Amino acid sequence: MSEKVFVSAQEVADRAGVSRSAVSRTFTPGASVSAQTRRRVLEAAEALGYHVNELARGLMRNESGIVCLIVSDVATPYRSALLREVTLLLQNSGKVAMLINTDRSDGSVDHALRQAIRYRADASIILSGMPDKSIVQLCLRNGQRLVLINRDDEQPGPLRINLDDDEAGGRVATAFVRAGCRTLAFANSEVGTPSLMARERGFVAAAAALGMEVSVERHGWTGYEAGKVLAQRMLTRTERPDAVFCATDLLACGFMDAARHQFSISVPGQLCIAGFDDIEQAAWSSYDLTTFAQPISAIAARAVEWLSHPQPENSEQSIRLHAELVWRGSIRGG
Amino acid sequence: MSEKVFVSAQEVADRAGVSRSAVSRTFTPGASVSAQTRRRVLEAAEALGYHVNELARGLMRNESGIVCLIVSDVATPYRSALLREVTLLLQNSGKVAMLINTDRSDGSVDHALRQAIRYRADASIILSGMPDKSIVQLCLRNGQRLVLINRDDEQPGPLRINLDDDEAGGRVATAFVRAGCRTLAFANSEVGTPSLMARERGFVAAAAALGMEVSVERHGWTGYEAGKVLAQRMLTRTERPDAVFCATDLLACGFMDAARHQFSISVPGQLCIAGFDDIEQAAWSSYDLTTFAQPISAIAARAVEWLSHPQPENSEQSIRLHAELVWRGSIRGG
DNA sequence: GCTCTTGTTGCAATCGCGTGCAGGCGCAGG
DNA sequence: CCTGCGCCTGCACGCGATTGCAACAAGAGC
Repeated sequence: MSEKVFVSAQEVADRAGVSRSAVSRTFTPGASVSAQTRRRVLEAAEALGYHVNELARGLMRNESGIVCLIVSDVATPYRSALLREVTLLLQNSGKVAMLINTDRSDGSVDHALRQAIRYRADASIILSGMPDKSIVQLCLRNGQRLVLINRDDEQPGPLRINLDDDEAGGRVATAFVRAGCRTLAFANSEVGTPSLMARERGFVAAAAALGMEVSVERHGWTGYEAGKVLAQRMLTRTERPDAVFCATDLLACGFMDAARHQFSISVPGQLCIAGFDDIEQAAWSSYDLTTFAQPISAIAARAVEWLSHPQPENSEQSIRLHAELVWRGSIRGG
Repeated sequence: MSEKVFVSAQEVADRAGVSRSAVSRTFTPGASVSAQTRRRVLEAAEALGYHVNELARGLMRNESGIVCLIVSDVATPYRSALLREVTLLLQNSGKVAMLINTDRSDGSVDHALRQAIRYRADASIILSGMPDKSIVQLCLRNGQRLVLINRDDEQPGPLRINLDDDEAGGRVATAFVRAGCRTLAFANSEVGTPSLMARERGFVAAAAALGMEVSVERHGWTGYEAGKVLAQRMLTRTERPDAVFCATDLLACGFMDAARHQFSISVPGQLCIAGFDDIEQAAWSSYDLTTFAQPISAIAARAVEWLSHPQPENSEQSIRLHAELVWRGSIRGG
């Protein structure tokens, strides 16, 4: 192991025949350096392969440039799409993303936030789980910004970005009715995230307003397999639903596959299905799923924007975005 | 803005009535501290909300604990699954993942590696693109470990993890022949990654050994849409293939959907299809795709293991893993 | 009682960098 | 020629931690 350590600003300074401060200023935007000095420093830096040490810089500036992304279910289509968008925007605004996966063990969101603090992250974006109040306080007290996405929470301080999940239910209910459906159902998972529950409540309420009842079933996680199980439960009942709103596109895909391939039910002929998220697979022609689009780029943009600009002290800390209904073939009569 | 900065070790030391060194040793595993001192330090730290500053620690130790993940197409099923696995393993071994997305602009792998150097990452894992030789040299010279996954490259230094892509072609060719297929085809993308090309070459060679020719078509990126386009091209030919090996599961899904829904061709009745990657969707009953499984956990495990243990100087720098054939319903007669 | 060993602890140097402050230089104005 | 001004530049300190070294205390062995 050669163990040749990294080149330091001092070595660059020596080679360029200037002081170390000159080197520092050359790499600090807005500092005062003459053109000639800058040129000589840059030459020396290039020759030596010098790169600013962001660790040391962060130490001085008290600002690391790191933003923590706290995520579970990274391999899920919706989450990974959001992740892609957020990382790209962060990079564009000169930040760098630190990814913390909270898949194993719950309460690990707190652990993740501690990690963020140890690395003096400028901010954390939470795409999963709910942090403990005390940790949130700790983050805020240390000047760390916090963004909660789709985690409805009341405590002030963090920016909260949510969708109009409840309204979506209303729109899909009228669509079902217009398609002539009479027996409505809602397929949910057991995880009980606020946004999932809001979709359920909104749908049930809207159906009630139209004078219909909704049979609700909850099972498992928000994935494809749970959708299949839910279909097996709901499609073997005496009063079989002819319209199902699934809390998630993945659930909807599983539900639809079970309906078609296990029960030979035609979709949308005998059964209308709607989902939520508008994942890539929803557009695949095997599913052609009518669903609500997560405004992924808007979510990412608002989050990153809020992190970048020092927001006014008393700005609104809660953003509610709109989930557009994407009409496809899984509901009769677009 | 309160701007109450982070608590430092000095403040903890003052409160606990010990020296700063004692605090440092308390948080350094394996250092020599008496039980009493440790207890008092921990109490003070808890009360003040102290967290080690990894930036400063990294500065001293010359070891940041950061591992850079350089990825493109994060939102793709295979990539995101690999990402999940790698982040989990890294966290288990006390490292933290820094995610760099190279989706926009090519040559940005070099940019990403520079970023990794600036943050003094202990290592980088490259899941996309090929870094420039000079950058690789720069990384290695600074003691930064490098892992290239599915990027066949000759230069020594980095650990290279690859699959037996070429062999896979042989196994699927015999499967096609056994299913009675006579007109073989290979659907590839234009991106020309080494592993994609190896799959193509292996298949063509194996078919030749069996006395058959393969019509090859390449188009677009490795996604679903490209698969559809390829199907439109290949299924409108006078001599229509009755077996297609798609370089990627996503391509296969698009190909299958186009075959069934646009050309009303039955799969596997009139057309056998095989893919590669074994993404989650391959198992969905609409596709039920026979494919080769990427040994994701093995890949991640080998990569992280190699990073953690200081490997012997002259260890083998290249690992070749096996892609298991997963039999499903898209080829006749399993 | 003396010495040696073992285990803790504090001092101070160090890591690589940012930045306030003061001094040097060149130039215009009087 | 002197003064004042503005632009660069270097010095020196500080950021928050780790760690070698030496001092020190306690206990064991003679």
